[in-house]
Formats: sequence, structure tokens, C-alpha cells
Amino acid sequence: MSGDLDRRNASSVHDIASERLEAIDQRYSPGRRRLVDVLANASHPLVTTEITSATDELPQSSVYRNLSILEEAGVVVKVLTTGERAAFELAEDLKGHHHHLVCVDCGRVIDVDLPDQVENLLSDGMSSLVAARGFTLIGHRLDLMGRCDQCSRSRREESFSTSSVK
Amino acid sequence: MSGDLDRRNASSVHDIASERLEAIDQRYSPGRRRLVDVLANASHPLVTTEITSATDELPQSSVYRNLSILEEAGVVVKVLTTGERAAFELAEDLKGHHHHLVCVDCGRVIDVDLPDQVENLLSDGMSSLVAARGFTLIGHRLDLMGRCDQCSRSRREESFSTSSVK
DNA sequence: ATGAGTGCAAAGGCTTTGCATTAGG
DNA sequence: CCTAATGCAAAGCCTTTGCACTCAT
Repeated sequence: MSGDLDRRNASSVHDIASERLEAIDQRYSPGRRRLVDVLANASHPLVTTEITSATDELPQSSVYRNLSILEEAGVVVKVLTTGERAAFELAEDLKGHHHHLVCVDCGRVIDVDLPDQVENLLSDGMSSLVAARGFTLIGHRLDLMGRCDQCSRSRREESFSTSSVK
Repeated sequence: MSGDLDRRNASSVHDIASERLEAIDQRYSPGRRRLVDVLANASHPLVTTEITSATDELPQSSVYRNLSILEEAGVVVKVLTTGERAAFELAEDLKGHHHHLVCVDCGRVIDVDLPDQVENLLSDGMSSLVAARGFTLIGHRLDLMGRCDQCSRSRREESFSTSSVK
């Protein structure tokens, strides 16, 4: 289901992005290419502020506008993790199928891969279950929620200083 | 990990909500009770507009403010589904552990339960994987993405009218 | 009476849109 | 040349906040 698509090299990402934009009559402009570049090099979904600061030659409006177009073209997807601002990453078939490991305290997100066994269970294994609800299964989104080392540590320190208050 | 907690009856939900608010020195006011009621009767996470229309005796500000307090108390959680507005549902231990079936076209969300086999795999089975990344596993969030009957149907109709354009 | 909770309205912040300018085909 | 893409600024929309009023303790 993923396989060879998981190992897109940098150039093919741009090629595909270009193709998909063409498919909806859009150009692969320098600004859009820049956005794809930034997202391709990120190891986690980026919120708009991260994107604008990483590409500060691009004005906010262009970032938002092009992100929206890239999303429409199926090049990027909007992902929602901790509950604050929207974040973006490359579409699954460009970035490779993966999941997120989210720190419930600081909101940090790390990309992770799951064993094939789990992936198969979540794709093939669930199709009948969703069919019973009148749905056709297309994919899944799994976030593993936890606490990162750093946050675990500061939590421990807190417990030391404050006995039980707050 | 869930078990008996999964079958909260209506009264215990309010009892627990009351307890948790007390725990952070907040009252279980009528407005807050109303919000819990609405969320308890929902079969899917509600966006704020759904909540305000369901409880139109409550002004927006109270809805937001109380939702925020209920969240702080651990009575409700903010969930993010398709990528637009924030939605709310009762906390896992009040509503029971479950997952979401999301229509990628219309954004409709339905609550679903997964087989124990899958749940176990996602909880116990993944802890070592996340530990390798320096995380302590707390839980998981799984959305099954698909297309609902209704959207599948309108999609088929589209294909009839337009040959391949757009 | 005293403080929490409420409601209205205004402010805030992220996101979108209008419009004139620039650039690619 | 003509349309798409860009940049700036203004507008929009969801959400938060200030402040006075009401209710419960």
C-alpha cells in the first residue's frame, strides 16, 4: 500500500508537485516550490508561523494562499495535532505514510513509522467495520499520545518543589 | 484500561463533572451542566456552532468560557477532525474510549468502537516503540478516514455529468 | 454582602480576500 | 500582451477578554 512510494527523492517530490498543480491548471511557481521544499525537509508538520519564519521572504498572504492551492492540488495536507493552530505537511504519497507521536504537554510532534502488522490491521482489517457504518475506508490517521522526556522531567521537578498544590 | 468506565450512565456523568469542577474550585453551574448534557447526548464531537445552536439560550462567550473551564477540569476535550473549527466532546473516561470515522469529503464524524485486539495493539503494543523515541505512551488517537455513502453517491453523479473535466 | 457565573460588546489573532503590481508563457 | 502569481493592506471569522449585572452562598 505504500512501499516504493515511501522513498521519494527530492527531485521527484518537485516533479509530482508540478504535475499535480498542472492538473488543476496551476503553475509551480517559485513561491510554491519554496513551500514544498520547506515541508519536504521538515521532520514534523509545520504550523504557519514556522513556515513563514522559515521562508521569511514570502509574505503571509502568499504562504496561506499557496498552501491552500497546494492542498487543493493534493500536494500538502492540513493536519491538526494538539488543538491550536493548523499545521501542514506533504501529502501522504509524497512524504510516505507515517504517523505522529505527540507530546500532550508541549505539543511537540515527531513523525513515526509503525510496524507493517499494525498498518495492515488498520487498513485492511478495518474496512468491514467502517462498511457497516456506510463508509468506504480510504485511510487512517493515528497519533500516539505521550509525554516527551523533557516534559516528564519538568513534571518531576514540579512535584519536588510543590507538594500537591495547584 | 477502560472496562467499567465505558458505561457511565447519565447521572454519573454529571456527578463526575461536578466532582472534577470542585477539584479545581469551580461550580457545576446550570450553564456548565447544560453543556455537559449536550455533549453527553451527541454521537460525535460538536463544533462550537453546533453547541451554540443546540443551547441557544447560552451566549457564545459563556459557551467558550465554560467549555474552557470544563476542559481544564478534565470533563471535556478539544478534538480536531477535518481541519476547520475546533470540536468538543466529553473526556475519554466519561464518554468511554472510542475513535472517529471521518468522511474526507463532507467532514462528517461518527464515533466508532474498535475490536479489543486493535486497542491492545495500539496501547500495550506501541509503548516500546515510543519509548525508543524518548516518549512515555499515554494513549492514542485514531481516526478512520473514508467516504460516507452520501458523498460516494454524489461523487458518482458528478462522474456522470462531467466526463473528466475540472 | 461577597465572590462566582453570566451576558453583552469590544478586542485579539489567525486566516482570507481585494486590488494594484510584477512576472511567466 | 494576457493571465497567473505576488505583496500589501484591509476585511472576516472564530475566539478571548473586560466589565457590569445577577445569583448563590
